[in-house]
Amino acid sequence: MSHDAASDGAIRTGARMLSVIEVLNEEGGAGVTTVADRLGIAKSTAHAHLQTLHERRYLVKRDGEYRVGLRFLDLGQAARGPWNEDGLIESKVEQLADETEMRAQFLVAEHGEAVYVYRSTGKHSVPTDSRVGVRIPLHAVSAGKAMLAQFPEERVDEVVERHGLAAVTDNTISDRAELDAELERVRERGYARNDEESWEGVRAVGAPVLTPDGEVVGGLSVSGSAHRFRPDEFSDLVMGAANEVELTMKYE
Amino acid sequence: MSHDAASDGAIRTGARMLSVIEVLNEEGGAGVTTVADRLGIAKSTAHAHLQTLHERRYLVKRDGEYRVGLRFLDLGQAARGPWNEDGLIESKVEQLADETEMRAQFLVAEHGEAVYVYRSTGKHSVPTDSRVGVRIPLHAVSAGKAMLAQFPEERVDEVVERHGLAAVTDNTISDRAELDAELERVRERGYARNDEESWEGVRAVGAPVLTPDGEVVGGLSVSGSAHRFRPDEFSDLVMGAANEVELTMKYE
DNA sequence: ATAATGGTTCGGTTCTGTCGAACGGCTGAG
DNA sequence: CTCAGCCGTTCGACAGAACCGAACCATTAT
Repeated sequence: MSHDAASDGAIRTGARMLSVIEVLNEEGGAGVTTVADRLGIAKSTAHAHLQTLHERRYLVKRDGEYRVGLRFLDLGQAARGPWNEDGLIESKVEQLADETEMRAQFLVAEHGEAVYVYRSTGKHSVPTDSRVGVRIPLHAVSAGKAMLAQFPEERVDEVVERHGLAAVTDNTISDRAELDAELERVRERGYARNDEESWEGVRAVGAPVLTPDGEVVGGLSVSGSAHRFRPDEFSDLVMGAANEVELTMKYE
Repeated sequence: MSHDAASDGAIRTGARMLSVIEVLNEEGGAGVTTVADRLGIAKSTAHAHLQTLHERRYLVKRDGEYRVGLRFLDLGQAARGPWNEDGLIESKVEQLADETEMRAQFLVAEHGEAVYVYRSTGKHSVPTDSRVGVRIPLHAVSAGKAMLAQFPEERVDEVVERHGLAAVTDNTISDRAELDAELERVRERGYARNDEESWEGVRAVGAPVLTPDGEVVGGLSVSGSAHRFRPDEFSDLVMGAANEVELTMKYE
């Protein structure tokens, strides 16, 4: 039972096909019956969708299951292309991770949510959930708050209206007034903090990356274990990195 | 002019939606009219498709153009998940690039083609076309030939039948008998060479990664400028790396 | 050997995707 | 300032496609 939600001039069949892809992604591979059940459609329908996607090379058949194929890898790389001018940001993230020996990441705001676009775990590669491509509420992470703080108020309204202020952990800011106060602090400081607001035991500092005319490009952040993470220690580094990116970036 | 090719029990509308995505990907962003023209469909139809994709958050609207969105990044990462067990292969590719000071990559065979799944350019990051996610004929690259050499003959037949043996450069093997002879050499040597068969001025050596029961997982390769690239110098390193991956890999 | 599970095929019915034309907003030219 | 042209958007009618269900295979488990 996924959201099939009809809308204005929408292509229902196309939307259904997207749902099929989403099911495969969530399940990490599935057969015809599973897809049909999860979407509440006939087996024959699910079969037709899967077959079409397979013929178009978007899926792979393995062990009798359909899985999301590598064609999406190409699309995914293309999607982050705009931020990969000569690998500028990618290398800056790696540099940050090396310098701090913490995890560093670059996030972008899309459809009112934050998306991990680049990530690097210095030498001490610690496993983490924040995989590239994952979406997370803007108000719950440092880079996200850094971006929100630079949005015009109306756009913040939009975001809150559309996604609310869900509490990811006990520390997540989930009140609008509190958020506004926090964003004001962020603007004053020039960087945002994340004090176990997205994961228990994880702290972070983040700074926005802006175009010359103040448009938000994304946000850089550095994160690490709460007990040995000193925000003041890294805030200058993060802001500096963000600044360098801003200066090096080419705008058409 | 994209392929709209009808097939058996195919979902035509869904296939069309995929074409829309492909146009956006190729154009790097486009408007309603452009998409409609390129697919030979009515503007209103293109509009409906784009709107649906946008509502589902698969597209982004910027500068009055639709672009492929970061949701595909998530799907792309999921697609290469199976080969990222604890970042095993990713780190091995990086290690190879560091040791050789050349480019190293890991490719996978999908739908009869080779796909770049991981890539690393040592310190001397040289710009290159072989971006992650890109597809290239199996017979034209070293890792691809290494994989082909391990396929059962029938599967090689399938690949050739489906994609032919297009000549990417003057050196590309484009004759079936020649390919068979080459694959035999590859099996004897244990690794494959690429002597400017995919790009002028680029040589490479590649080795296959196999499961304990001989199934092909993918292929590792190291490549560099033709004039200073000595195949013998790197063949052992590549084969060694492939071997280590095979031994470390977990199979369910 | 048989039942059960999952995949595939097929035709009729309903619904929806498609087109074309017309409208509205924006930009640039005259 | 006006008008022409371009692009995106809306709307209704028709043709055609997607959907379902039932029946048919293939494979595995009992």
